Amino acid sequence: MDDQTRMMTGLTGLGGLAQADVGDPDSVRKQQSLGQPQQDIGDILQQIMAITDESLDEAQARKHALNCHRMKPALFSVLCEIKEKTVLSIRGVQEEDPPDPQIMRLDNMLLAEGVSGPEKGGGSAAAAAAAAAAGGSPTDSSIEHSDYRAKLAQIRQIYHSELEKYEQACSEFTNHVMNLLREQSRTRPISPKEIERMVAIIHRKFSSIQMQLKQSTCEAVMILRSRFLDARRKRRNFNKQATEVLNEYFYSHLSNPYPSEEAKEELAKKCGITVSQVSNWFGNKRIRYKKNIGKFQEEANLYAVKTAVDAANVSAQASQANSPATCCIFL
DNA sequence: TTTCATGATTCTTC
DNA sequence: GAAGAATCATGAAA
Repeated sequence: MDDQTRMMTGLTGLGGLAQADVGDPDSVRKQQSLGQPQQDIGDILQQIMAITDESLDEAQARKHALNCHRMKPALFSVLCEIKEKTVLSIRGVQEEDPPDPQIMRLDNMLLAEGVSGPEKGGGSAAAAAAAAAAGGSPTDSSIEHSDYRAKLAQIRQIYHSELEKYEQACSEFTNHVMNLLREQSRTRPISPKEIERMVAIIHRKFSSIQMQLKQSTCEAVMILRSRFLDARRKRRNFNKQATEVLNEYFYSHLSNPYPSEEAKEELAKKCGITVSQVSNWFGNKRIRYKKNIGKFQEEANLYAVKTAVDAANVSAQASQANSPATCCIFL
């Protein structure tokens, strides 16, 4: 018997009986029907029992002997090659997936909201914009703004801490599996490529967990955002002075109540509101005035009188300033 | 609780 | 993109 044959005998075990034969009752029946003595089965069973009776040291020694056999590398590579051609070639095509669009969407959203990636003004910018649109008093806006930022920061912190945990767990598990496979690769045909595939499988499993984390984080951000943005609908009446300023402008420009951008900015500054609020106010006012001129007539008269009185006061002050007595004071 | 006033939003038109 | 129109949502008065 040459080395290779001995090696094969050692690998298959049971003194030349293939494992398939042992596990296959049909095969046993076939052998019996062919007239082989009952004694053979008894011998086989005895050999199996003898293997289980082997001490650990004996088994280790036998394993070591097999590992050191000069034909082992050649046989090993052949087995790897066969395995590669059969199982792996079939699965290989499926495993090279393109990036999941769902993950990409989640990543983009988390990045835009400032949850993932470097900490930036993303969330706070959104909060600032919404707070400005809310048009409440500056104090209210800043409270809402800081509240939003604090909650977003909390979400961000939880997300990163969970992500770190997942990454650590993934790395530990991957290392563990790789070590196991490397260890096992001494006795069974496991190619480095197969180890890589196993690592990829583990990473995919962990990335699906990560996707769940990203999904729930996105949901949390959406809930926070909707709650915060809903605050915009909490209408607060402008203060009396602001309404007066806007009405004065409206009724004094009744023939053309369309303030320019500069005028809107000026009014916004005077009233302590935003330019878009000024636009909203004029939009609403024009419509409502047009729909019910009669109702607004009294108000229009009131502001007309007020404007006339103001104009008279200004003119009186001007004429007083130009009088000789006043001139004397400034001289 | 109801009603009205009013700021904001959304959709359409130009 | 601005304005008009309709509508929503909420504050405040009755």
